[in-house]
Amino acid sequence: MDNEENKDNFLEWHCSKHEDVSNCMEECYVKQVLSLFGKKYVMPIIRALLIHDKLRFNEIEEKLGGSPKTITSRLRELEALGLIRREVFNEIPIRVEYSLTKKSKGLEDIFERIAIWAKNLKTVNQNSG
Amino acid sequence: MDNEENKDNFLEWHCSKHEDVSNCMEECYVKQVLSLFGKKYVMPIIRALLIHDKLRFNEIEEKLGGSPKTITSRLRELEALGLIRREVFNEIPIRVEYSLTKKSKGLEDIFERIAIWAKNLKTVNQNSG
DNA sequence: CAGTATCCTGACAGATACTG
DNA sequence: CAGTATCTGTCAGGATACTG
Repeated sequence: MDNEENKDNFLEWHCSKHEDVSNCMEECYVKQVLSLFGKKYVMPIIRALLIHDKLRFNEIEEKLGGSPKTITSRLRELEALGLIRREVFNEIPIRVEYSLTKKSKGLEDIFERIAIWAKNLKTVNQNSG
Repeated sequence: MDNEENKDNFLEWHCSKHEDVSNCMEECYVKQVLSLFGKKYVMPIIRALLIHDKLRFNEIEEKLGGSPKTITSRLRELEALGLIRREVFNEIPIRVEYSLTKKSKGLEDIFERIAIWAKNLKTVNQNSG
């Protein structure tokens, strides 16, 4: 009934306009964002940059332990979304520094909420399991 | 300095206790949750169940268009986290109904925030790109 | 130093056939 | 109907060597 309509309203977060989910999966921002954040190294990169403000490629690679290809890939994806900034210094040897942009600020709040929710989830599961 | 310490406090969402991120990646709830939500069909399943309250395996499969193996896998993962309930009715032919549990309620808020954030992100990128 | 190029492996998802 | 079993293809990611 209009119960269904109400639900569609708060379903802003996932392609509220179409019931056709296959279509939905291609373009949903939320899914794209979650997909990226679920990828290996993305959250650790963000976290490391929150802690250290600026990090060089080398430092990130060492902290996270991944192969350069994967780290580069993640950094490019985050840069493409405008979440991190890449600064190149023409020195010898070359220096590149990564840092978070203003856009990433909203993430702290989101991640914190997820953390709280996830912790409750774990706790409840342990108690009732 | 203690600037660093302050940061560690609000970094609750990602293994605030260890600087060793490689270790972190194994056990971080937040990453696990994001990882799951980024997987194919997970968000569409949650969305479909938010809209329809109860759905049978068949219905989910048809709406999402995936192979039974993948859908089953996702449903099991969500069930293991306690996010969805699986009810079996011993009829012939057998009937199984899936629905969201109370635990998944917190997700609406989280997803909505992500949606808002993601939309702003897109908008800003379009304007400045 | 900050990556790129290359090769390789394993996990994931699709398609299909089959079962209680 | 609600899955499981199997086989296959794709692709993310690891390891390594190399370059501006």
